[in-house]
Amino acid sequence: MGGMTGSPARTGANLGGRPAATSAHKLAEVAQELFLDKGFSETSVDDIAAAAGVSGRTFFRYFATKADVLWINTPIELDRVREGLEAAPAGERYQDTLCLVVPTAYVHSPRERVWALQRAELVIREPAVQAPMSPHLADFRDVVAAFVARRLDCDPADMVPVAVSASALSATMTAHEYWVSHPSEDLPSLIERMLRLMLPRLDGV
Amino acid sequence: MGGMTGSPARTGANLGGRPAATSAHKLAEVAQELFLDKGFSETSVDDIAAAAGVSGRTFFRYFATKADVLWINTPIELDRVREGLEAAPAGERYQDTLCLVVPTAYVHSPRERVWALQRAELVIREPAVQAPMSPHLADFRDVVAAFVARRLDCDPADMVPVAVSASALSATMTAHEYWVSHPSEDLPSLIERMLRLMLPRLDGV
DNA sequence: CAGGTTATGTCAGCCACTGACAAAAGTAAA
DNA sequence: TTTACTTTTGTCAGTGGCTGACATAACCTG
Repeated sequence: MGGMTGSPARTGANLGGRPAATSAHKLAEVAQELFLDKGFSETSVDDIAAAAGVSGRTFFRYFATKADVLWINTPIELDRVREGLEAAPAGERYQDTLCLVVPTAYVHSPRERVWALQRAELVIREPAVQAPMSPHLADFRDVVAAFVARRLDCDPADMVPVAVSASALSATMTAHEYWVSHPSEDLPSLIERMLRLMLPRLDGV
Repeated sequence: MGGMTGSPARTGANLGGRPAATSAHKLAEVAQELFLDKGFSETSVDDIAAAAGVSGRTFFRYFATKADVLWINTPIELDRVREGLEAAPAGERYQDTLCLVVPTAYVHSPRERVWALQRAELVIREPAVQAPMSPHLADFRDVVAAFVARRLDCDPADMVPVAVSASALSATMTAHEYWVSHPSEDLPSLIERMLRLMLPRLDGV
């Protein structure tokens, strides 16, 4: 499962208690600015917290690690992928469905693009960014594996769904990496091309 | 491009200087024992250094990070893969070559098996282990991409070699992950099956 | 024995991250 | 308004990974 993203969780109705001085999104926004300005490793957690007007300890009540601030939106994006896969016509070839649905999660507005590009570079370069990413990658694979297992009427833990979901993930990440060295290209179409190349053809299996 | 693995590098002939009190392999061996005994995160770098009879600072003269001690042998194994790919008959289908050569890098003697299994679990669970792994993964992909580019007479940075090398890596890692939850299976054959499933068929591309 | 070389130990320090606890700032009931 | 309860925040001390600076130990050559 993903991070913790918002530990001080106001559970439903407001029944007293000190109001939160910040929020996960506020911290993520501030961090994003600092990262774009000074760089990831040059920005300390205390810098982020200070810029958000809270103490350093509070940051870790909202995010488990410094890098988790990069993935605050991914659960929502993944939900869109999941819904897209569930809504796809059952007759469609599974590869076509994936090639159609997965890239839609990575369409960015021009202003988002700058941030997405820097984040992709960080994923490649910074070990501290790669480490806490794996739960999100696992979530992605789980969604794809569940979709494939449904189509093939088998267990998601079988080799085929596992292989397909790993391929889909690898294609997506490889497309991102390719995008970093070719920033003028369109990321969603890069992802689609990588998926077409890398998704297993299940005819003879 | 891997780690540093042996910073105090005696460059050729011995022309004086204090003799090394330890070695990268000695540290790796001691660390391996401690990891198997107490666990990775429960073992501090100072523990390893103390068990090897050196100071904690010295450890970091041999390894850039605590986890790098796990990958001390991978450059050699990768060399074997590279040589195997170079020696393969040119007429063979590229997928057959990869399915034949890659798994050979992961045949373990019974005693190595225990260690390899624990290391595979660490790769899945411990973020601190995943982080410094990426240079090694990049090396692996470079070797495969170079091989494919040679076969297809194109640039290793083109989409096809990039996609194939990413698939080969993903298949290898997925096989390891599958192995962890099915330890009785044979790792090399798992890798081969995953490669057969995941390697792109380049007929129509 | 002197001079050059290489590795090591010590020390101070940064930063990510954590547990414990007290204090702040709200709300609801008395 | 006072009291009690709730939730978040700040402070503080501490661990552990990791680094730079510097002195010193140990070896070789002359």
